[in-house]
Amino acid sequence: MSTVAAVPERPLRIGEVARVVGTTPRTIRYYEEIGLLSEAASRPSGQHRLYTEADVERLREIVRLRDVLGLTLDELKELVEHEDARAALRAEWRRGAPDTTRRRQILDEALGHLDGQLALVRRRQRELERLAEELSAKRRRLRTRRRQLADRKGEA
Amino acid sequence: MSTVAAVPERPLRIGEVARVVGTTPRTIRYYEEIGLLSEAASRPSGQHRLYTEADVERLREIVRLRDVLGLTLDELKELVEHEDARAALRAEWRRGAPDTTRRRQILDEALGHLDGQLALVRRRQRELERLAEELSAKRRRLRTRRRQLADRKGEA
DNA sequence: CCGCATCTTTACGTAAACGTCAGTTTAGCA
DNA sequence: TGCTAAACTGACGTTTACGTAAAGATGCGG
Repeated sequence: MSTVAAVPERPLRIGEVARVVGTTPRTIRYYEEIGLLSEAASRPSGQHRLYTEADVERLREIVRLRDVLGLTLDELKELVEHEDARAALRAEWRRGAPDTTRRRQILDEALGHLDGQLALVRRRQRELERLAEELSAKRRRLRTRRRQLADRKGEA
Repeated sequence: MSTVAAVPERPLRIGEVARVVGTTPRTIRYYEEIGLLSEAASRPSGQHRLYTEADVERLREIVRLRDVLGLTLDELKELVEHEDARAALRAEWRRGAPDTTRRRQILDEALGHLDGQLALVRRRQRELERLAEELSAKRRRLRTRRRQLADRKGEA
C-alpha cells in the first residue's frame, strides 16, 4: 500500500524487460512491429529501446490477457487501441477541461469498454466453472468406488 | 434427468458431427490424422466415417478443453491417451475382476489424472479471478468519478 | 580508447492448426 | 439405375506468432 518513493524509475532495456515479464526480446519487438506497443517509437532509429515502468506494466497486462483469456494479438490490438482512445480522452480532459456533458460522455464510453472486458472474463469464468463441476463430479464417483473397495477389504 | 430411452442412436456422418459441435469436417479429419480421434479407424478406407453419440461427446469435450483451457493439440493428445489407458483398465476390470490391491491401484491412478486436470482448471480460475477483480476496481473508480460529476451538475 | 555484452535491422525459417483445391467415390433416393 | 449431395484421399497453401542467423552498431566498465 506504500509506494516507497525512493526508486528513481530507471528505464530498462529490452532484455531486462523480457526477463521480468517472462518473454523474449524478439516477442517485444514483434509486438511493436504489429502496433501493439507503439510507445518506444520516439527513439532515433538505430538506438536501443528504453522502457519505463509503465511500459513494463502494460506489456505484462498484454501477456496476461493473451495467456489467461487466450486472446489473439489482433484482438489485443483492438483492445489496446480502445485503451489508447481512452487515454487520449483523458488527456483532452486534463488540458481543456471540457463541459460537463462531454465529461459524462467520455466516462460512459470508458465504462462501456470496461464492461465489455468484464463480460468476456465472466463468460470464461462460467465456462471454467462448468468444467470444474463436471470434473469434480467424476472425481466424487471415483472416490466413492474406492471407499467401497476399502470397506470390502475390511470385511475380508 | 430422464433419458427418454427412445432415440435409437443413429450414427452421424462427418458433416453433421461438425455442425453439432461447431467445427468443420477438415478439423475432425485432422484430429483423427494426428491421433486425437482414433475411433473411426475400424472403417474400410474409402468409406464414409460414422460417429456414435459417444464419439460426438468426446469431440465436444476436446473442443471445450481446447477453447476454454487453451490446451494445445499435443497436450490434448496426451490427456486423451491417459483417458484411453483408463478405459483399458476399466475393461480389464470388468473382464478379469482383478484382485483388490490392483483395483485400488487402478482407481488411484485415475484419481491422479483427474486431480491433475482439476489443478489446471483451478489455476486458470484463480488467474481469471484476479483479472476480474482488477477490472472491477477500475470500474468502481470510474463510477465514483461519474457520480461526482452528476452531483456537481445538480449544484449548478 | 577498447573490449564485451547487449542491442540494432533485415530477412529468411518454422511449428501449429487448419483451409482449400482437385479428382474420385459413396450413399440415399426418385 | 442414374443424379446429386456429401464424403474420400492426397497435396499444397495460409495464417499466426514468433525463432534464428547474419552483419553491424551501441554503451558502459576498466
